[in-house]
Amino acid sequence: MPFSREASAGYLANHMARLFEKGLARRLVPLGLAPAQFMVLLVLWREDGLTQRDLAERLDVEQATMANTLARMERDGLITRSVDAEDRRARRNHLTERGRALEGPATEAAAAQNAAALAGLTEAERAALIAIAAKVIATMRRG
Amino acid sequence: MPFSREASAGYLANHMARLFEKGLARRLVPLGLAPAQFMVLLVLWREDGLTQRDLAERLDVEQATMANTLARMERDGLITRSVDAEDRRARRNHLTERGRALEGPATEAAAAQNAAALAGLTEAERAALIAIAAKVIATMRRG
DNA sequence: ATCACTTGCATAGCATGCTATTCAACAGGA
DNA sequence: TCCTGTTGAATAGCATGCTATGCAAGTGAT
Repeated sequence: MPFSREASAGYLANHMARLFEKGLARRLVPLGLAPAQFMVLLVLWREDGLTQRDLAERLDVEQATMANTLARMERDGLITRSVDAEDRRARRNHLTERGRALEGPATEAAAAQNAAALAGLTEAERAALIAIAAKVIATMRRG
Repeated sequence: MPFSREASAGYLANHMARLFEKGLARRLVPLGLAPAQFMVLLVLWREDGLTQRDLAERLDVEQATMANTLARMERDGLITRSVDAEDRRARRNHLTERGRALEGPATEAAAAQNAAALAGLTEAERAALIAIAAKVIATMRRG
């Protein structure tokens, strides 16, 4: 049996993710924001002042990846970083005014992208997609 | 209503795709192969001698992305590239012996990764995931 | 106190992906 | 033929992501 891209969950996940990211990137450009930066903001809007390690854990990316993303966010004026008083190895990441102000428009952009992507699905299909994807993610994180 | 990563199809797609790619990369390392190279091989095993433009279209990536991937594949001895006799702008991409020989083991690696990822799902859930993902992809490609 | 281990970050090097630009080769019409 | 517009590739520059290292700052046991 030939291996078929079209029926491979891994290939479809990759393709779907690329299209999502491209669409989100386009919607975030006017805000001066990139997709990975938006993910970090999603966390900081709820819990400001987290460390790099905290952020990497919550978004399940490697520490080195987060280090680079945070450096770009600092460069772009979205966050400031200050050495922790208790543990001088750690740096606390805080939202700037600009970073805080983007919550409304950036969230709308992301919601619009999700809506556009899921436009052809029924409510049941949307729920199924989310539930099944969450299961697959859980399986792979354990394995 | 707060925007929730956990219930965002875009976020889940990204997370799922990263985990798939990481797992596949690990399984392909012993073969000296990277995930994007495997995708190109999947196409060439069926249709050898395609141009860069052909490959980019079939995998839905930009021409520049494909140019870089093909350069790495040539460097790694997976393909050779020759100028097309009819159209001297175009270059035909041909599998090497090594590229051809990897079909079996690489396909097995990818199948194993898919199986591991979907291990927690029922047959119906697997079918649903693939069908719904394909629909979402179709929607985004049009939009 | 000292030494070994752990932990938080930074950096190097690489693969993928994108947009934008450039160049050479082709194709079609004036 | 010549000029224009299109098309196939290459390249530059950047964002994300990964692994592997290295360093400084904690921690704990002796």
